Amino acid sequence: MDGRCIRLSQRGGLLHYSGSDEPFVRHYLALDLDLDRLLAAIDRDPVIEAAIDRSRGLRVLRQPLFECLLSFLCATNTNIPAVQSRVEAIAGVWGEPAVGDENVRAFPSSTALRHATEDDFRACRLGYRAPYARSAVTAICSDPSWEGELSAVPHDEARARLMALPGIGPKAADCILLYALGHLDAFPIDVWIRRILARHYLPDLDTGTLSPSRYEAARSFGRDRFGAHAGYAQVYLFNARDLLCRD
DNA sequence: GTCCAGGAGTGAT
DNA sequence: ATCACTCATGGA
Repeated sequence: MDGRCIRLSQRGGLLHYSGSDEPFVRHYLALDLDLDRLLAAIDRDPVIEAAIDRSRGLRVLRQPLFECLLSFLCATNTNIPAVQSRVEAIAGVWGEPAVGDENVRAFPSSTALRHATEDDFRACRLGYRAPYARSAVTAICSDPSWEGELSAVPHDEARARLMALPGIGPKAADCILLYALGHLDAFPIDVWIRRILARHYLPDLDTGTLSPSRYEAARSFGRDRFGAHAGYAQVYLFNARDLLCRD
């Protein structure tokens, strides 16, 4: 993170870290948030309660914007190990060796990717997403104030700007709002959340393709039910997907 | 070989 | 506005 390799471990109630300073670790892990209070606020029914019991202590990281954006651009219609492999491939080619461990490479800035070609991204196994990555990088590089404005603008405006990028649809935009822009009321609908909502809250969601309007309905259900920190509810539900989706 | 994975773009109705 | 189809890739 931040060009540095940071190591974290937890023993008992103590968090140990090296490679960074305490303010940074506190910020990245969002340790300033009163998690108990937040979880009490989203704990509104037995389903979310079971999810909270499963993962109490889980926090939403404050991820760097560009890294988060490219990661979710790599995450469409695929699985998490494949996303990780793509992100690491990108870092391996264009990232600087991390301070603290030269064997690890930091995720590159948009500027560092300025000359990466479509074929370069294909070589990182992005497949059909390669042209999207290429033109998203171009769009961001061509507007130096893009990142700053995105962080300053309100939720809906930021969402619209994200979705204007090729390869970023409603789901990826909602993930970026939640993980990088601090909009904790964002509620991304992926295949697993859809399944969980269908099973426990919205039976209608079960069948058919998830059209834009059905996506919107699912998203606003989540935000209405769980409130200002619905994104945390989403993360806890996702993390309990094995528990909540089995027959 | 088939199916699925933290979806999104395109083109025809 | 709402389908139907397609898009690489890897693991089960």
